[in-house]
Amino acid sequence: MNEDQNLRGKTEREIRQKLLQAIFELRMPPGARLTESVLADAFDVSRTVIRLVIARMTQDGVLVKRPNGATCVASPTRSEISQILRVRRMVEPEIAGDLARSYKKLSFAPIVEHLRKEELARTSGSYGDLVRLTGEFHLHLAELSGNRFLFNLIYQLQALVCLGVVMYTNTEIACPEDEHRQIADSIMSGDDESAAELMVHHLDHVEENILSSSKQHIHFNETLKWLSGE
Amino acid sequence: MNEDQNLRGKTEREIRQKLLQAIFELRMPPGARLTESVLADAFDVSRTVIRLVIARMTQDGVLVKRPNGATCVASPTRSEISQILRVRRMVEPEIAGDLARSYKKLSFAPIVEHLRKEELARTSGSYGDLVRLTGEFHLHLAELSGNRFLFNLIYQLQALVCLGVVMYTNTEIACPEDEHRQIADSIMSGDDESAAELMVHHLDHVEENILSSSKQHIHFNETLKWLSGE
DNA sequence: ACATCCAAAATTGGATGCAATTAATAGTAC
DNA sequence: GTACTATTAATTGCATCCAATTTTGGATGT
Repeated sequence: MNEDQNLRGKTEREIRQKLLQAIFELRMPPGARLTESVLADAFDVSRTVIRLVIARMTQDGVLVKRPNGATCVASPTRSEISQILRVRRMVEPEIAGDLARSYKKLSFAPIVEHLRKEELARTSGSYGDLVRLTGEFHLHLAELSGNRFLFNLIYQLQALVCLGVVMYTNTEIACPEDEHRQIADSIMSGDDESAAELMVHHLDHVEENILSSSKQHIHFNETLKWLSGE
Repeated sequence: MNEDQNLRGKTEREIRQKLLQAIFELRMPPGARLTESVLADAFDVSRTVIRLVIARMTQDGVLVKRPNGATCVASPTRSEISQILRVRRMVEPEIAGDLARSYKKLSFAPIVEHLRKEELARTSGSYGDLVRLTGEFHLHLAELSGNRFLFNLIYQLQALVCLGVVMYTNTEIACPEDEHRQIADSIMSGDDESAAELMVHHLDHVEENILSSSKQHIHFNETLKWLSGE
């Protein structure tokens, strides 16, 4: 596979985007070690900008820094995913309820457009896109709330949940049916209680899928040494 | 006072800590422009590490990057502080309630120790310390929850609220009386409903203080000059 | 006196080079 | 054949250097 055409991007933001996409598509799976040099080569920039990318994505939690300085793709445990979803259950049902309460003032065009794309990815079976899109649904809602701190929060947490999904769930089971559409319908019809409740159940389902699944994520040789030695 | 002794620190984490403290003490007030060079000089490191510090604190929201690339200390509007406190009201009452429900399994020694320090700073009138400490109280609670994502969330939001406090409130009014102690008492006695309710009221009071105050923040764009002369 | 435009200084963004730390490998002894 | 060690390769972290952009200051003309 030729990564040159696909990966090269100049600005720091583009590089982060592409790298995240590569991670969701499992071209750089959880636990994989990333060296600054190979990233600098892959994106055709100097190590300096790669260091900034790594610093940012480390703070986002998508990458982790080992005690010796090596950076790896994060491989969150099931327990950590639970912690994340616990936070999301604190805020997202309330977001959904609030949106439903002010549904008259909001423009839902981006949402319905998104649901269309999601459905398309689901039927066409492009898994990497589907994982990314199902995460982006929640981002759209956070954005609609008009609270940029909520958006940032959901952005960070959602990325790690996506990682958990690709690690622990078996392909299509990941994103249950059309729960997103039901939530959107409740919001757009102004039914705040239903919207909040559906959101709780949705997040519960995501957690169930991850916790109940027996799928074991495979770590690479290099990272295995780390885990056993430390 | 000689800032050399005070500011110089080698590791990136130390530098961030010192810079944050300097901001809370208004030596680098909201709106002040920070150039990489003067920071590099002040901390006696190269611009490279300063750039990492800036990148991280920018992501935390404590610093902001203007369209032209200049970095300034964030000067959040009252509206933004409201947004932040809205997020905190979504999670912190629930945290307090959860802690109260499992109060038997928790060790509250750090909390009581913290309350002591807070009281000390309040009576001794060291304002910079007080602002920092009142923020750290909430961090202690988040830490007790054992959920590192909650901790990160509160960490980011709390820093910006501290900025809002120093910008918009008149000194001592900032951190109402002994609300922290009341919250801690409820938690340590296992009264979850009271703990959650007190937390809501506490956050409401903080917001009221900021919104009702008529204090106008003055943007310093050339403060660094007389700061060096001090 | 005021506005405009051009030159010079400053500042950010990026690349390269160097030292220190860490991982890998080969070689040797048992 | 295995374990241990020493040498070598590789990677991170930091500092300096170069280019590109922005800001400042002043000169000029109206």
